[in-house]
Amino acid sequence: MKLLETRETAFAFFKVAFRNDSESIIRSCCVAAHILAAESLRFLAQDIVTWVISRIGVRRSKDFVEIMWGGHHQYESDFSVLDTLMRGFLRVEMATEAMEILCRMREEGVRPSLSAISTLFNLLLRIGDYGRVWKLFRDMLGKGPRPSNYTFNVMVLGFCRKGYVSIGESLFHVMQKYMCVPDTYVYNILINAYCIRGQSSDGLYWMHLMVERGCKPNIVTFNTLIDALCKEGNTGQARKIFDGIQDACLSPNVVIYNTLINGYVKARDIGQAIMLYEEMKSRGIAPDSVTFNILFFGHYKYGREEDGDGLLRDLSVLGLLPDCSLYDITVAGLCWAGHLDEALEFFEDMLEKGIPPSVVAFNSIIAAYSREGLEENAYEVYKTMDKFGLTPSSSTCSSLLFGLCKKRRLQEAWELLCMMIKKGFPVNKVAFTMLLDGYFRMGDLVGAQNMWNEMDRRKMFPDAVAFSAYINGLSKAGLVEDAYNVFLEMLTIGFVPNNFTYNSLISGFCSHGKLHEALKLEKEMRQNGLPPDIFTANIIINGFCKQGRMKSAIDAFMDMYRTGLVPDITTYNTLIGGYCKALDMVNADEFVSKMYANGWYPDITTYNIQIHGFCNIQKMNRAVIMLDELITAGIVPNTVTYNTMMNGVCNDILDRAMIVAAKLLKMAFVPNVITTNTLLSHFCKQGMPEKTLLWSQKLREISFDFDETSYIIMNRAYNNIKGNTEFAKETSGKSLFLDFLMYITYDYFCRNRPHGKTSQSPFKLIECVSTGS
DNA sequence: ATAGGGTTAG
Repeated sequence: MKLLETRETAFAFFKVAFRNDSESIIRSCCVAAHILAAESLRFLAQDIVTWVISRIGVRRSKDFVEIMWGGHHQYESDFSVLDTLMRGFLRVEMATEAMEILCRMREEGVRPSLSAISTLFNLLLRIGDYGRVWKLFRDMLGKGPRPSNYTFNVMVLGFCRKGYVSIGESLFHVMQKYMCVPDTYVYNILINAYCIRGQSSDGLYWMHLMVERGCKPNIVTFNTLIDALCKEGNTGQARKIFDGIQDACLSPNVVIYNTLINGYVKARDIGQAIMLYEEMKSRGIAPDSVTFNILFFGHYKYGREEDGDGLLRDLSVLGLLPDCSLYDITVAGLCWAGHLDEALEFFEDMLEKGIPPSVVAFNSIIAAYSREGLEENAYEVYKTMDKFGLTPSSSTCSSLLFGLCKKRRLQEAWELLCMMIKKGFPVNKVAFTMLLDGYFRMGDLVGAQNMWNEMDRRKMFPDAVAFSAYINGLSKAGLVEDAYNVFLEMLTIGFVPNNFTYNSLISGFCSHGKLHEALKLEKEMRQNGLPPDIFTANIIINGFCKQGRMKSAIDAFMDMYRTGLVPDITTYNTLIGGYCKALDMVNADEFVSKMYANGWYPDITTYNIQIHGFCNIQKMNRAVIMLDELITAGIVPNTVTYNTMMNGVCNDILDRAMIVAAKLLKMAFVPNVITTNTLLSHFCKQGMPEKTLLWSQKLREISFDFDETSYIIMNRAYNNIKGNTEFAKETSGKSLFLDFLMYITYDYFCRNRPHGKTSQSPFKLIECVSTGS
């Protein structure tokens, strides 16, 4: 009865707090907290204290502390209320204030609780305030309370998360001096720390150590190691560990199966993946949505046509997701298998029959459109979700994000990401890495750097993929030195760089003429037991070709056979391009024959390279022959073909130019910013800079998307006009011809303009959908 | 403390 009364009183105070001015809020809450704490309702007291702290500024928090402290004496409440106060500050990440309370408690002889101190450690480690971490640790050893097993675990985890495994390991040794026996949890933390930086051998060593010391590994331990081995491409060893699970008297669960199935999928061994999947079912372990995603991803990317239908039927029958129908799974399956058309047909059929679709079906279609680079279609589908009363889910947004990044619509992608965060959707490294890469592709270094900083600010520590994306971006932007420094930083943290990382750096050095550095890195790669792959070889060959060092390029090409690499279409195209650049069309031709001899057929890129070569040596007739040849071979010319030919045509004599241009317009006319740049610069080159500016103006009027090169050309035209007044020439046939080409191009852009900038940004749509429902 | 999506060559 008394409990009830005081509780009522506490809530009465709390209610007053909501209505009155801020001064009494603080006082009322203080009283409420003390009463609740005294009545052993500490969790309620905690909520109230946290509520106050999150609403008052840093300055006023001092007043609150004083009031709480005074109340502590007045109500003679349990000391735990001060603990509560400390936790309140920790919850809102005010480490300084929490630390002050701790000191004051010590001064007044109040014993702080171990769990509150552990929470403080957690926060200090997360914000990287190591100075205070060590001070606090020393205080504990000197003044108590003595650190417990849990305290050490929190510290080991904190340091490992930050990438300081060696400190985690030292703490592991220290804890044993303080009579703490390491448990499975702390071993798993260390094993995981080694594994996420690619050091699975150390992880294995630690597992053996734990067994020797009488600590039993659990299913998580096994999974961590299996995953790490798979990620290193060692599925054989992963399978052995998997088979050892029974010996440890454990039984595999769905997570472990998913991990190993994923390993096989990534190793492109779909057969093994499906076998394991069958084994899992026969053991009575139900596959879940993750299994479904892994298998369909694998099939979509590496699988064979004939496996798809069986898998699809199988998964449909299982009815994997409880909240989605067989129809939804069919749509999702068709999408994953790359049969978007069939999926859409099936979907429309469903709607006609009045079967209500779920978010799953929508998500699959949106994801499929985004993968195809048809983000406009993705939006269309997305918008119709609203009509069915469906709210976009976290994966709907991720798919849209993927499409936007591919389409270089970074501003909208960023807004969407912010909206996702605001809505409380889970946003992880993957999304941030996509945007980081997207900004780099746009050439927006500031945007990319912001992304990198933002990741840091959100305590999302970059993994190997994020590091590689960052290093690649910096390399591409020509900041090779910076990229190299990031690479060193990555090494310091303890990450083992992979092929992606090395190849990005090597590419950076190659494209800036630093072949020596590139080759040094390749050697280093080999020494670290990382065999250079086809990408590495192609990058280096390209580096030599760029410098015109064809002899060295061929040496590198021959080296491939020695290291067991098989040249691919890119290798041949690179070398053919190298000869073309060196104006050596004879050797280029010879290499095409070599390519045929090795069983490769030229693709559109091969033809474009050769056409470029012939245009360069002013042999337009040969270029035209190549164009005819590719058509005969059943290859479709693309914008690169068009632009290359057009550039050649503009340099050619007028009669032939007109004939070729007519032919081009009929077959491959899809202009882009390169087309306009080509034409604008030809006006300039042929003494008509005023036409460059005139057409630029017309293009600007239709909000044409110029690039950096466009502005360089316009600037040159402007300077030509300023420096040279004798530009006025009579209207020549060539001038009319260029005008004609430009008009056709301009007209194309007028007709294919994006519908008046009205395409709604996805984040606005999300707002509509979520407020509407 | 454990599984899916994100990064490389012409």
